[in-house]
Amino acid sequence: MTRITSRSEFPSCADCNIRHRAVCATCDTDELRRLEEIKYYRSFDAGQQIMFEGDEMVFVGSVVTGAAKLSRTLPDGRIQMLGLLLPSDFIGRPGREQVGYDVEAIQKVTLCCFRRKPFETLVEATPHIGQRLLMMSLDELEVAREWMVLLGRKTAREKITCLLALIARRTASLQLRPLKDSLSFEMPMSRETMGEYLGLTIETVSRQMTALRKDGLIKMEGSRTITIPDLASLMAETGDDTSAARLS
Amino acid sequence: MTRITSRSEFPSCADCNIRHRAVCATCDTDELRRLEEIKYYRSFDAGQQIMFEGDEMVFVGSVVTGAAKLSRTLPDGRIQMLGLLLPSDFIGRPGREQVGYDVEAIQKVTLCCFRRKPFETLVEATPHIGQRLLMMSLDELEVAREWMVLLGRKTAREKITCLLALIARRTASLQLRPLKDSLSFEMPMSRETMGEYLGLTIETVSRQMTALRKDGLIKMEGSRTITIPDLASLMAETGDDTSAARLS
DNA sequence: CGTTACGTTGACTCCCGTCAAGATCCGTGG
DNA sequence: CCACGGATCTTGACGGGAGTCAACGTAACG
Repeated sequence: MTRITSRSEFPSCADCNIRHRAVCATCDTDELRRLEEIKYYRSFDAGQQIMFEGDEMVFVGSVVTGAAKLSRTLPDGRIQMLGLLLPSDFIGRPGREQVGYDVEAIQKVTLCCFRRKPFETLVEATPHIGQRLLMMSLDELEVAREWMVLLGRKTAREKITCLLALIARRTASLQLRPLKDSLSFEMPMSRETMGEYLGLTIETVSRQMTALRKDGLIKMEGSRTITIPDLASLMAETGDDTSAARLS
Repeated sequence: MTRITSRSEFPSCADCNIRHRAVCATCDTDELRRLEEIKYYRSFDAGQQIMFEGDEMVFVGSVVTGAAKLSRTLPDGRIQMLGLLLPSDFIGRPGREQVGYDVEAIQKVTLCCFRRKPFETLVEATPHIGQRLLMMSLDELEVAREWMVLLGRKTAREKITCLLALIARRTASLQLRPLKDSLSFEMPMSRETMGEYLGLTIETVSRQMTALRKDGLIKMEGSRTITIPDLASLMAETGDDTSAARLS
């Protein structure tokens, strides 16, 4: 269940694991103090809805731990995922009354929340936050456009390998491990969620995973634990330019 | 050809047709003066490339008149359009050395340009520009995500009707005409560009246009002049929720 | 006119979606 | 401990929507 947690369970901003990447990254001591005054933490279990499209946007905030997804549902039920939110990512749009899409936890997630109104006031008063928000929005825009290429032009196999490479790289970077040779990771989402992300059906996702396994590009233990023996070979199937330039 | 035009051919910022919508919309007189000092105009003919992916980003700027497109090309030549730039839209990302995608004029276009470095300095010094840029980026992000739904989940027919409805509404709003009954407009792009935008081949675009014509949802004179006898009927084919809420 | 770019149409193919049946995993309770 | 049920995942058979390849129309322009 949702719970509003006392501040003391969590580290102070100075010790926060997302301190150097989140919306507060470029805040000075004073700005951080003012943010700290209005922040509060909330947790959501996997599968719990965090915000509903069309609802009033009561709070905004950062993902501290866990993972969530943004998605939109068409009237006939088709679902398209629009974003994957991992630690340090920001939820909500200051300056907008209503939520633009559904937000749902796909793993147990902890958020560092700010009520929207006080946060908006703070953004206007402290340029550092606005500037950081601008940079993060521009990053999100680049991610969204990269994803548009995938959705509009890539084959099912390319889509799957892109997603696997994305998760693999992100996991490796979180663990500060080298991007080479065999790397293993836990897929943070179900086959269905993968399909929602990639614009595919669950059956196609499953078939492509099987095909990649048979081709030796991935190994699986259970359905979530993936091993990539050779990342370069996998990335050769993404349809992207894999020359060193575009590694994030 | 590209030409760098003397300032005098163009209106001063105070008289500019995009004054109230572009990145300068919320600038005060002093800020506007500083922008005016570093601005210059450039024009590009239809089909001319404005920026190339990977090139150094020499300038940023606003579309004053005409239309341009953002796109990315995969190594094997597949093209996905990522954005349609119309008057008041901003080109370029401050804080980034290189251009992230190709920018090409699809009609004769006039830009109000700023060299990137001085503009970045100005953004840091004048909060109004940064704030405006943030709002515009968030708008772009919403458009991109809306487009992700289209690319990932919609059928060819839905894609086409979405695009037609988009252009129709935008044209009507520019002309300040009511959004009802029969409305006519000029398609600002070729069938090929439509396909690049929608993640379709040119043949599929053409076939769907023919189908819509045979179904009486659109009329055509030549291939670019479109008449929509009843916008509501067309929008019923977009797959979207057409309850009054989501009209922009 | 001829040339060239752009658009339309047809025949055919194939990738991915749909429908359906199993398989696997896992928590619960008898 | 095993049976049961539900959720998740896999696999198969089949069909359709959109891509591919190719030919033909049409418009613009010298």
